[in-house]
Amino acid sequence: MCSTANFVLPLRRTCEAVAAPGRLCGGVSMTTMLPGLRSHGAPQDTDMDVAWQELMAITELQEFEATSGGSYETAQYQTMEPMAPVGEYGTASSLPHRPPASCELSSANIYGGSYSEGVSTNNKDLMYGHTEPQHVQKMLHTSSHSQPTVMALRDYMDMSDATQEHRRANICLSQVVDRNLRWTTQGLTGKPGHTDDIESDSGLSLDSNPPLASPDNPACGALNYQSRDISLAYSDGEPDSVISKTREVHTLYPIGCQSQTTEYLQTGPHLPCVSSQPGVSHFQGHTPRPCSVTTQSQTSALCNMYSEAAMTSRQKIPLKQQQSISTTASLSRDERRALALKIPFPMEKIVNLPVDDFNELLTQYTLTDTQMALVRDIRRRGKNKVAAQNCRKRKLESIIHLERELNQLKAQRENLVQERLEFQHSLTFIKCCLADLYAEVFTQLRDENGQSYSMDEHFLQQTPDGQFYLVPHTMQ
DNA sequence: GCTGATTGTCATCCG
DNA sequence: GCCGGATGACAATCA
Repeated sequence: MCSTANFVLPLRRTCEAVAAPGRLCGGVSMTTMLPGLRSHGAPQDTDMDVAWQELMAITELQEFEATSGGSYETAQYQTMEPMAPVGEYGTASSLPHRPPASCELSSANIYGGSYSEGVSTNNKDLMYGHTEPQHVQKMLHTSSHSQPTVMALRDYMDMSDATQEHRRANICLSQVVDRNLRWTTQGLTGKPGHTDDIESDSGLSLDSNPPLASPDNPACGALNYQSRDISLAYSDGEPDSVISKTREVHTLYPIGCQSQTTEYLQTGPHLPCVSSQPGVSHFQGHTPRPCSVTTQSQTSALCNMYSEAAMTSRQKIPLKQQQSISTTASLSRDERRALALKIPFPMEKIVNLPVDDFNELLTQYTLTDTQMALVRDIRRRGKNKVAAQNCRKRKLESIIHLERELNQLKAQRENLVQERLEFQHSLTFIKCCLADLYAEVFTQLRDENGQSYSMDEHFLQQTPDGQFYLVPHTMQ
């Protein structure tokens, strides 16, 4: 098409015809096939250079326009073209009065985000009527009111985001710490104020056949409990009277005996708690199995260990809470079962030992089927309890992490939206400048008769080799 | 009494 | 096939 244009319209001219030789941007020359073409814009050579630079970039900008989806800018640009008829710019004498005001700004200004400060609204008004200045004013309004400056706004966003995120991170961190602390504390002392699940009716082991212990279950009789105490220790379906009785029993636990009970569950082989207290004489008369015989000194040591641990943990708890714990803290269901069945090793080992060590431990004692089933249930439940805690901890951390990521993405999105807005403003302004330059180019071009070319009849087209041609619209 | 949070437990899947 | 970890679901408990 360009060749056709050249043929139809021999308007090839070099850049000298429009501007100083060799001063076109990027070395791209403007050519016409019209020998008589002459330039009337010698004093504006610099401006023309800039103009051609802008023209050279217009194709890239149009690509931006095509991809930015900004129909708004497109409409602006399209409506601008008829606003610059040849009649307005056709005389060279008009040039001094109408310097491309928008193009008086350097590109640094254009892209610096502060271009609007250099725009002469009145000048624009004269040039383009009311539409463009309104747009420019609108841009100014937007950027001066809702966003003091883009950079300031971005700084503010960054700072506020950082502050909020920092605050949120602190909150999340404190939550995690608090929760972990609670886990740890509960791991030590059990849930504060949480009465033991004596009333729980879901404690039957799947593998506990026959039922572990019950006043009605003579299978446990071999363990030589007092049936009343067994009923206290086993809570499955027990009536309220029994529950209250159980609580009373726990309340009546002396420290020494309680410690011994817990010690039995946590640190060492069980020794029946010999006490004159009612309800704690579970193992009175019980003949210890040979494998679980413990000396009196060992018992004393175990009790002392528990007492120290209890004192250590209780020193950190307010007195009122200590009283609550002292009245409500009791053994877990499995602990009570282990106590009732006289499992000869602590729950800690049942749960935490590796499978090999655990099996080795089992071989060291002669356990009944019921005891074995309970031990395995305790191990399974204990491990699952820890797993559930870990699972919940991970889930919580995952939620916190996702929240943090979400906040970051929101901030990033805000930044991108702001940058896009900024870019659109810049693009609109550049298009205004280019429209000015485009029109000005036409004012500079003259045919052999000294007549200017009409923008209504011609348009500039650039070939891949950088040559510009005046092409009649009829050739489009 | 209702509700949300917490915790333990079970069932199930998977390595 | 067993074991243990992970996890959803459910129930109990508490504030």
